Amino acid sequence: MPASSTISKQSFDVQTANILREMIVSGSLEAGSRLTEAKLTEQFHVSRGTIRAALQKLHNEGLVSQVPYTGWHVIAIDAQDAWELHNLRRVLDGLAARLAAENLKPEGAQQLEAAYQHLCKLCETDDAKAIANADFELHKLIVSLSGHRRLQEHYKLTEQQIRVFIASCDSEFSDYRNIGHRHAALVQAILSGDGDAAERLAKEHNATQGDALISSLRQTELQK
Amino acid sequence: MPASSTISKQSFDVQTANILREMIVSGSLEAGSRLTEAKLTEQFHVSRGTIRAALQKLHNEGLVSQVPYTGWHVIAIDAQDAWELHNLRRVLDGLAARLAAENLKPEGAQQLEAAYQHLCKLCETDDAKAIANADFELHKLIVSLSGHRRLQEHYKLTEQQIRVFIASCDSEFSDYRNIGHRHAALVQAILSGDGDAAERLAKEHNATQGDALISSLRQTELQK
DNA sequence: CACATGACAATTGTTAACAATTGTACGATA
DNA sequence: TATCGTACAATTGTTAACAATTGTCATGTG
Repeated sequence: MPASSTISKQSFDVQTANILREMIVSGSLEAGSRLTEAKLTEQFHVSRGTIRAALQKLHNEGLVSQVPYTGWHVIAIDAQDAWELHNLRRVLDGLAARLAAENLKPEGAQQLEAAYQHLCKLCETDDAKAIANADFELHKLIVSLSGHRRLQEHYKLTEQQIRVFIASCDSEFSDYRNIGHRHAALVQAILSGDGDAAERLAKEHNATQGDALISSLRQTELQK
Repeated sequence: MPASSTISKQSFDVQTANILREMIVSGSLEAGSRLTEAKLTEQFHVSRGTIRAALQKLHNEGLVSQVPYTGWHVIAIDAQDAWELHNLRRVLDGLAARLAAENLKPEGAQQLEAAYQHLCKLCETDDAKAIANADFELHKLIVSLSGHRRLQEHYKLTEQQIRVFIASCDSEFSDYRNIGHRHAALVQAILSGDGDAAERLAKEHNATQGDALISSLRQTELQK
């Protein structure tokens, strides 16, 4: 199932990993659920070796855990994990914003403007899912504009786990009408090439929202 | 070849990956050199499947690259890579220092003090390698004191590639006598629990040294 | 000589069978 | 009854053989 824009055929283990990854981050494979190689072999019609390679990949990405001679499990995010992901994303976002501002090119500015306008337009609707997606895409674009390949990799790993968390919590955004506007200052800083401001704004950006979510998580965990 | 402190036996693929990883980051396996599964099979006396699993692991860690149906190569770090690693380490170090300062416990303070003293003592000798190692260890300790498992993972990946870079460049530290003192303010900030200062100092810490190294790299690359 | 063609060697991609380990259920025993 | 041991089922760990792909080199052709 190669991307339509490319001719190159990907090996089965990569294809399988891609499908499994999407199932995990979208929540259609529940967090904490068990995966056995035999079942996956039937499901995907490839051999155990190939399935194993795919699971190894996802294991290295932090999406599944492995217990020797017993099985594989989709990760489950607890309060500590959420805290870690939140803090990690903050600094990665900050670096991305700084570099994007410092290395901005005309084409990048156009893309950024377009993504921002798109998000703002969606915020006038009630489609929470679409808004969340556009939010993710805007941040991914900033990371991409940083011109930092490894940052993109690290960011991807972090975002994947955050998506697992969101899917497992089914947490709703409280005020999706304002999401667009809350990005205004950050986008402006990048467009004006102010790296310092961009980094600071990116780090502040989701701080309050994230902190509140995590502390509420801690509460619910204590009740168990 | 499990760690001496633990009873659990690790599977062959993990053991093989550990050995190969050490060979790569130590430079005994040259950057850019080719690895074939057949050769490694002979060398380690395990099957190709196991070797493959190990190589996959290292591939996901960014230490080897893979070209379909042709082979595996140890990564080679160029100026762009060095720039990326330098920037990435800066923010990871910054976050680690902040969290370490904010969550410092008495035991952690002791360890930190000890590691710092150790580094300072070594700086009075001429053993550049030992000094560099103690430097690495001090930073790793700070990351560990952050209590952030994922940060530890991301930092490890970054540090590994930096070690490959250092091994391939064989770059000497210019003034290893001052390395100890350059850590003084950072260590002090963490010990006093000042997260803001700790983050700022950590980010400034290696900035000048890193920037100079990278720009000199860019020069040498242009000459080719 | 430049260039297409085809065979072949080298290498990775994939599979199925076998080995090792773990957890569990069941029965023996104090 | 509680506990220990043991056989067994389920599952992953490991291996070797086979399939597919790539690069190369010799050969023929305009």
